[in-house]
Amino acid sequence: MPHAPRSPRLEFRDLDDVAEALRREGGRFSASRRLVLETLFAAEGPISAERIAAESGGALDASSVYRALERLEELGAVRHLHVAHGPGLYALIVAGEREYLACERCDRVTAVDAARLDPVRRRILADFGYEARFSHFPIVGLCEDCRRLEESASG
Amino acid sequence: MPHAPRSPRLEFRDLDDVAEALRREGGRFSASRRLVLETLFAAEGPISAERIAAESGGALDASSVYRALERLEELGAVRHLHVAHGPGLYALIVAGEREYLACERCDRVTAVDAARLDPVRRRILADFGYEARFSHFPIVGLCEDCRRLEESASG
DNA sequence: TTTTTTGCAAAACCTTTGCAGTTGG
DNA sequence: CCAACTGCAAAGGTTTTGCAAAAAA
Repeated sequence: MPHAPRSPRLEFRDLDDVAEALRREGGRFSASRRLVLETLFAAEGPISAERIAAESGGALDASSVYRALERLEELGAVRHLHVAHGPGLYALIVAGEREYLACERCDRVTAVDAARLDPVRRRILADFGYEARFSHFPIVGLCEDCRRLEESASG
Repeated sequence: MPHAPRSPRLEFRDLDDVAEALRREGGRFSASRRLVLETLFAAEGPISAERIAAESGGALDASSVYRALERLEELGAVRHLHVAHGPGLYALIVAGEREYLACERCDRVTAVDAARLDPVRRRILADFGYEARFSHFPIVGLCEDCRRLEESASG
């Protein structure tokens, strides 16, 4: 289950912002955490813990990355989602609620503002009684490109 | 990625139906496969390989169950889906295309005819260009019961 | 008898955990 | 200095794989 941040908060703008929040809660802004955060700030989209460790050139052990990410998730600075069979993918919470769509052919992950999925959510709620959340487990299917390829290839 | 059945086919009605198809393709209707199938026919909903093995009272090794399920999936008699962090869940393909919704609080899995999700699918296609499939990775959220509990508790 | 299938053990993959040593404040 | 954090190694849960023995056709 996704970790809920301890208290609702606005997004973090930069490293210092996170550092401060970390210290305010009795945590430490260690070199490791700085590295993890820098990698996340630099990333294009959600990335795996393994990749963060690799990006550090051996400076970080995977277990430390997982622990750092866990802490940052509690802080409300990071979230993770699960795509298909691969490892979990982590991302900074940059601007408001995000939800995701993932292509099961090319592994592309598309992030969208949660509000844009409200019509979908309403339909699901009305028809099935479920309140859908696509932030931790994305909508899975074929992205536009892969769908076109499929169509032109086989039907 | 989901295994596509070798050839499009109608559903299987009973064990003999599957047995015949299995033999037609040079396979064997072994005692193990019979057991796996009986368990699936008896199951209420999608179940894990581990559970199938357990249900056999030690007659089946988990690895054999996985191999049997893989074969049955190629045949088009079985499919599997992934729910949250748990093990994969396997189900007979009984009557037409099925897609799923899963509750992330109580782990309930709701199966519905794929056609009932077409409005949702259309909306997603129109808004995001994705052709969504909920057969292998379900819609995740709060089921009706859990949503009510949530509402009466904290909101 | 021939080919497929099985059980067992081992490995792979992602993630968590225990512990002793290190570091941040 | 002391609590928080880290690396390492080991273990956890799920699934896959190699191989020799067993079973189906």
